[in-house]
Amino acid sequence: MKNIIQHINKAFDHRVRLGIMSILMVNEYADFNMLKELLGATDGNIASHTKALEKEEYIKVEKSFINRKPNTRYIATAEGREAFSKHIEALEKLINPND
Amino acid sequence: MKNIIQHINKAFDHRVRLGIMSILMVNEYADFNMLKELLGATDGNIASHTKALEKEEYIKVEKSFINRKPNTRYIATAEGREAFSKHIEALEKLINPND
DNA sequence: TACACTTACTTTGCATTTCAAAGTACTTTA
DNA sequence: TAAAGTACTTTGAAATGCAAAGTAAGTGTA
Repeated sequence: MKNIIQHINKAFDHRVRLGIMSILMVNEYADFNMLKELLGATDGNIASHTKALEKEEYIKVEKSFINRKPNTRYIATAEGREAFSKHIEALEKLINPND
Repeated sequence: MKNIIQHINKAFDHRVRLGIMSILMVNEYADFNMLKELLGATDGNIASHTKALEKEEYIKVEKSFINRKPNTRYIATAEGREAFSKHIEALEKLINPND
């Protein structure tokens, strides 16, 4: 048994990014303020973590105007969904090694 | 539903620390090289992450000599075990919000 | 009994990441 | 039309992460 954490994804090592991904797994999309409120994070925080996930192509961003206000929607990509599922599997294996 | 990640422990946000704790949950103790090998991390890496967990009093350190060689054992404290269990619970809730 | 080598960590300092405060651009309200 | 609000984005200091280098004690080799 070697390197038991090799399948744990570095991109999901932070609780805000973990939160963003799990929100986007159950919701088709989420906007900036939804993430902000659900995660209790600051604006800059949400911006930088979503940017990091976008860079990995785990989420994509759709900008539009709703009621004449700017609105930014985040959506998990297929790649992101798969990576997150694998991450969860790795976590489960780490926590319950005998399953 | 607000702040869904509030029970996720910042101290366990990193995969090496997650690994250290899960090793110490199933093993009574682990020494430096055991952690290093199981986690595939460098020396300095193990040192700094164990130090961080020690600072939180989630693990304790026992130094001795075995076969005339220095040996450092890491042991999860009661506090550490409880904190980690709560962290896992929070993770599970995050991933499967409907359970 | 010197000398190089190994083992088991620890220290160091650079690089990356995180954070919230401040900034921007636009809209609404008085 | 001025002030306030909304929805982000940018910024730069602070915290964190990393591996290379350092240390200290023991081991082999001649």
